Amino acid sequence: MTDRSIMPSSVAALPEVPLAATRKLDPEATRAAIVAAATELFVEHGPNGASMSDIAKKAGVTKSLIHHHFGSKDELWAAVKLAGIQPYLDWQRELLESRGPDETLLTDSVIWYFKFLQANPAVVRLMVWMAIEPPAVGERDDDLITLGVARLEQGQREGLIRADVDPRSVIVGFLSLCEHFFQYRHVMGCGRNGCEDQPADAAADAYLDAIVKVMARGLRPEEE
Amino acid sequence: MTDRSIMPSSVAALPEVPLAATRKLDPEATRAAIVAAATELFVEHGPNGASMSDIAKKAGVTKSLIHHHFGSKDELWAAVKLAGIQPYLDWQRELLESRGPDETLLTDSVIWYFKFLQANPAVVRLMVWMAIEPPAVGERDDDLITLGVARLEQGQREGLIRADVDPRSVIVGFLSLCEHFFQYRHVMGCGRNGCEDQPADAAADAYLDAIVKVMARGLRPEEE
DNA sequence: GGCATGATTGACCGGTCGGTCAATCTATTT
DNA sequence: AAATAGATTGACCGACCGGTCAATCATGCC
Repeated sequence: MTDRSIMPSSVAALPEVPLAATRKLDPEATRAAIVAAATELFVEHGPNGASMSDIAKKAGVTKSLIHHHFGSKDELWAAVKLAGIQPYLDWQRELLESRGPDETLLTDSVIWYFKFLQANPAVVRLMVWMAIEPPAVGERDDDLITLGVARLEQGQREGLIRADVDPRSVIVGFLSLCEHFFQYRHVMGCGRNGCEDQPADAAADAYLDAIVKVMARGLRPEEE
Repeated sequence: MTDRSIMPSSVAALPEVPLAATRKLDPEATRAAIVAAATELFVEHGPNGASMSDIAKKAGVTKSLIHHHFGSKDELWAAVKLAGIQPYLDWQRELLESRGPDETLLTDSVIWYFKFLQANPAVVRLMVWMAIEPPAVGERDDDLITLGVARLEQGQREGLIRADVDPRSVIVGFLSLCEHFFQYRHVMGCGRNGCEDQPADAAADAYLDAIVKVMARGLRPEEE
């Protein structure tokens, strides 16, 4: 830190390492490092609990530099939200592009979404912070919702899905079942059997199995 | 403020209103007022976002008085959690006491819990803060969970509920469906139909109807 | 009427918050 | 080589944070 100002410039110029390629100031990398550090601390403590000083320290830069690149804490928080949700958008796009509308789409979506949240706990916490922190102005205009509703209605028209339930409610319920599990998995006890006997993922497997089974049979049209 | 120290005691003694009954210092009422103000601000901004000064101002007392009664901010937050969850515990106790184990218990529980959360939005936000704010240490050893699991197992033994699903997962899913809806109702868009056409409760009604229908049929034993 | 006890107040404290600013360093352009 | 623009730094600021303290007030007890 103080080395550069104290040491004469000759010393600072000494290292003649090949400063090509990666050896530069590279503001892009700096921005990325800041966003990475901010993401970690925002996800952990929320936008109110994380401090600019801690973020700067974790990113290895000065607080002023963060303001130089992002302006204010709110704008940094906005950038973190944008970058943090990216994995979710990527996953959603991949799902919607790779799958045609067939009858196993709903079940597969549940399984995929569940496993995606399981693999991305940071996304889960980010969604919670985004939902509760401000008055939560912005809506979540989710392609997954609108498109899921459309395909569910199509299934109802074809007689594959029972017609006496609101499609949008089914989609919201499906998302709730997946998201809520990981948001509250540490606070929901493990029941009478204690917590130690099952290897932490067994409960998740059993849960996924149960909701898939119940949803599949619960959405089947009445057979008579 | 300074009136009391400047004015002679005779002036202060002037009001001879009947100071019996409610005309006293009443530290109990003060504590209650502090808890009420703190609950409101904690629910709104979370334990990190709410400040002691704001709480004191809203309660109409001094910051020092809060420390006199509760010690620290953490202890006040603990008191708020305790008092804020009370409606939930009351509701739970009422449900468990008033109902015997019959076949409509599960469906009725869903409906009751859903409507309880709908009527107590503060409880919903409190649960979110409690789950995310600290490292979220404490578990939620919920009588509702353990007892629900027990009765679900009983239903499975009697052949009323399909036996190939984990009872605990069903209970957790039922709670998730209710809680998540109100935690994210403002962030989940209203879909292609826009938000204005339905009177804000219609979506909740449709949702409750859908999850009850799907759960009821999805938990029925296989008929052949 | 004194007297102890607790409720209540306002002034104050060290620390941290988000944010600003002038200066220095780096890198590109001319 | 000079100049220009941007990246980066450390020192600094006022505001607010949670918390403390001595003093005053109200109240019940002897």
